[in-house]
Amino acid sequence: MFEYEYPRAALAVDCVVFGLDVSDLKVLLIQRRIPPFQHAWALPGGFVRLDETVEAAARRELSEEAGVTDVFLEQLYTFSTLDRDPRERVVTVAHYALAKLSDHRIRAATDAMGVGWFALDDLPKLAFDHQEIVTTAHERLRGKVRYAPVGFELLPPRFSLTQLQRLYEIILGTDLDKRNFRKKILSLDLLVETDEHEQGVRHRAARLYRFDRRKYDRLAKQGFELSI
Amino acid sequence: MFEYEYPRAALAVDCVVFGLDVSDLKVLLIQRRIPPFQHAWALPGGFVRLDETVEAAARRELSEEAGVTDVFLEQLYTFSTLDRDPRERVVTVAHYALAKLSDHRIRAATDAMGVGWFALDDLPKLAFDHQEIVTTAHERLRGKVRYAPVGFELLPPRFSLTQLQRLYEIILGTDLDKRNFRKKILSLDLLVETDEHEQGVRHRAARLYRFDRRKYDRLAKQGFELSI
DNA sequence: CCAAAAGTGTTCGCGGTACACCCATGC
DNA sequence: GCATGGGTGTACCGCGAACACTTTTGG
Repeated sequence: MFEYEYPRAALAVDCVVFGLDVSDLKVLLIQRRIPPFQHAWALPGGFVRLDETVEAAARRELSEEAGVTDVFLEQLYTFSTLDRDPRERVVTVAHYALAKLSDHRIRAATDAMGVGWFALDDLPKLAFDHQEIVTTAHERLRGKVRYAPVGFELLPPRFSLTQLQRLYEIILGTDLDKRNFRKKILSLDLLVETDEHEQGVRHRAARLYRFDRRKYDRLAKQGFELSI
Repeated sequence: MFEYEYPRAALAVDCVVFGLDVSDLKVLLIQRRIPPFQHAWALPGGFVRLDETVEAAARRELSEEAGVTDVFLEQLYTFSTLDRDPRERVVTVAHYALAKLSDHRIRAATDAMGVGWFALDDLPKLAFDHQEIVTTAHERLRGKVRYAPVGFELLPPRFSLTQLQRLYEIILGTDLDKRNFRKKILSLDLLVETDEHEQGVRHRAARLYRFDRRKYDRLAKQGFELSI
């Protein structure tokens, strides 16, 4: 047992993991095996240990509960309403993560019982205040994608311009003009043309590009600001 | 004493309160009366109680330690490195606040021993990781001021266009063209001309404006996005 | 009358937007 | 040869950027 002079809230983390599917955004959920909210779907998460930062706790829980590792992950917001956990006072530092659904390691790991990808706008009823956390994460993603190169975290390392455009359309919820999109994206000069093309499509195969992260980092250090 | 099955970190809040002075941004600091870092300057803050949210704790500490109430306040980031407090594991949910230095209540309250306003880029050595928190808050403020109407929280309710321009110049760290600035700001149609003018200046007195928050809220609800 | 800051318009160039057709490929 | 999506150019307009002088006021 551990004793303290004043009462303490328990400190937890939760993760909203986004994945990009053909035509919509998906969120990774875990089915709870124990009360409260037994059998309900919930965000992966758990309690923070004394020897780890909250980010480390978030990564550990993602790995333990869903087998998800090596993803882009950022702190989102700390939720602290008094009754968000029926057992006792729990404050949670929510994070959001972006996973490449094209990555077979991710696919395989999340192929387990009690782990699933759900369409963002058709989620089951979630445990705790997790629906609110998901909504907050979605707003953050929408805001962030326009001025930071986070979208690439959802795509395979090599992607077509149409895939990239669809990503923006899905996240922003608007249609974009193909010619204008390509002109703008290419004028940033941050995509590198590869000599690969799409495979296994039954129409003309699109050229694949990759994001030049080094170049972006260099420009960002010089005060360059992305805007899409 | 309070007992738990697993060890728990202490949960605290800290506040970076910004104020706008004639030619620079100021930060509100408190001189610590007890160890650790006794006599050092630090951000106002303290431990979260079990019956309050972190935002409520931040407002309570601001009020108790500095007499500051009724300010714009938002959550900033949760800092959780293992050794940020030499006593034991403390996780802090940092907030930032914007105070009107023109408000005499604020001036009077912060006129106490051990409370002071310091120029943001000439701070004393701060306790804990508070310098890092201040830096993070400044970055957030710089980002936020360009797409949200938070600057008005630093100005008196009625202000001249020159004051507003100086605010943006100070926060963004750039010079702005007077004619372009006025054209752009007025074209947003969110400022209301009052029939008051500056008082006690020994040159032509500038007209005062006020920010039309209702109109902004209405537009924002319809998807309007501010950008400066 | 002098110092200090308020207030005011125009030109130019770039970037955003609107818009439609031909081409390559697999079946 | 046909269905499917890949890939491409131009014209227009609005907004941001650059730029300097006159007016008002208090002392």
